[in-house]
Amino acid sequence: MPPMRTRFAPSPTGALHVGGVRTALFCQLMARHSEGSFVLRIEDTDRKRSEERFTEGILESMRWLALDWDEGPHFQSQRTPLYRDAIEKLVASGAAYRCTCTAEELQTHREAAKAAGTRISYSRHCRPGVGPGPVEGKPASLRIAVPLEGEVVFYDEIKGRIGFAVEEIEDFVIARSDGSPTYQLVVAVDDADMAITHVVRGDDHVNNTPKQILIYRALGLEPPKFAHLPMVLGADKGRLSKRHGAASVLEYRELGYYPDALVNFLARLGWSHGDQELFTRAELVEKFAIDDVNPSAGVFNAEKLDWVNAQYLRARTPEELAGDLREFARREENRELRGDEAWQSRMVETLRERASTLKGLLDSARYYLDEDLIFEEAAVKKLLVPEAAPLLDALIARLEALPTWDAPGLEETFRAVAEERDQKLGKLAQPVRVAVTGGKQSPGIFDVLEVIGRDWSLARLRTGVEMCGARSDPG
RNA sequence: GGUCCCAUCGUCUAGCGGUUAGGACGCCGGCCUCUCACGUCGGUAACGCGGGUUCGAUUCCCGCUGGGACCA
Repeated sequence: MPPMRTRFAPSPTGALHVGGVRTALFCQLMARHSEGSFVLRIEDTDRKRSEERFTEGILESMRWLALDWDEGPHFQSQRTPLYRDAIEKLVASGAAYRCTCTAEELQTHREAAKAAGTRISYSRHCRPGVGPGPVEGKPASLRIAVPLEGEVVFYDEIKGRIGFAVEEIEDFVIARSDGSPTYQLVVAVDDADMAITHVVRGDDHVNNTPKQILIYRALGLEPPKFAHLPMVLGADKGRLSKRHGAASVLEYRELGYYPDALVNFLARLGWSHGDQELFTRAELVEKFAIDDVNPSAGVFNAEKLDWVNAQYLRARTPEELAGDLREFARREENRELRGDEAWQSRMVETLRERASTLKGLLDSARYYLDEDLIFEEAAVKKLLVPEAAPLLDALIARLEALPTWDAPGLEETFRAVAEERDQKLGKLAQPVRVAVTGGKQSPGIFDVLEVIGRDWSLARLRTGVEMCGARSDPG
């Protein structure tokens, strides 16, 4: 068996979205699994809608996700001679014929066909031996002479047998009257030229497949195998759009998702391997098989993506995670984190269990990184009450005398103060938490205090005491 | 409207004629506990409908219904 060759062929008319990423991923996995090649081709034939910035965005997205390609990117806009040759060949062999029907004439034919109940919308007016033929001297488009009877059948790697009665396929255009090739022609010629063995693409191309097979045949070539991936749907089972989250996968980078996590999540959307949920890249390559892909469309479940990302995030060591966070803060928020790497690692260690993305992690680190606190009103109202003041005062006195500032020592002090005052630990810990973090939830308070450090901690506790008093005296 | 595709918990899925229909996310509850989270234990929840085929259908076949894609 010759080595497998797959391709991903996006058109640069927009950003790469999650559906496209999944297609690219499956193409890459198939190729890698069989030690074949993964080709990247940019379908920029639509000059009006194609923009270079989209091409750059697509390449950037693929690099970010490590969807590395082995060949390309090839640009269709640079391959016109190839298409011209193919067109000439098709005309010479009689597989394609000139059509001089005008738009108005075509419209008339369509209406007539509709009235007659015929399914084909083009009358084959210009087809030799069928209609009156083309008008000489007029600009002509080129159409494929589709066989008049039979069926075009292919065996989809995911969906199985798919057949189209030839009556359903009109004599489609392969070159416009200005000589420019159409999508169907270009795709088939490129796939053939690049020796693609497996065309893996979205479901929305199923209807194009018989036409492309016809072109292959007309060119005397053996068609490749096809695999049509089901669509990725939004939460409302409609087409994925901005309302469902990101239009561009790069937005997931901005939100602090790991590329491997997004890839893992997308791999599991439509594909599975037993009960396994988490896969390394190597496992994906090893275990991926196109016939394990589910034929039905799948809904993009953002909550599950969060969970997957959280798994990846927690698998990082504190040191690695601190590095990830530094890089993220620099890239997305253009800022440097406070403190040295050891301190940052310690900080991140306290936060990692409750974050699912780097952005979430960074946002939750405010009370470590910024000197000014943002207080949650409800928390202040509930916990920084007059009764808490004496407890806090007692704690502050003890803490000031503490020789070393670390979590075990802090815990000992807290317990001692609570016991002295005959209070549960929570009665002390909760007001402290609000005073030093501004809110009711945080990592363990001793760790928080240790990371915040003596100076900021004591200052915040003193402010906290004042806040208790201020509330007791509304005047 | 035509053609094509699809159909198991809310979601992602396992299942490939005989299962108490399994796992994961989410959700709910217990435990842990200074709060939240993590962890852990438990719970909730599905074979769209109707015909066949078969001793037996979630599973195979045919309709229907419902989604979706493409073309018009």
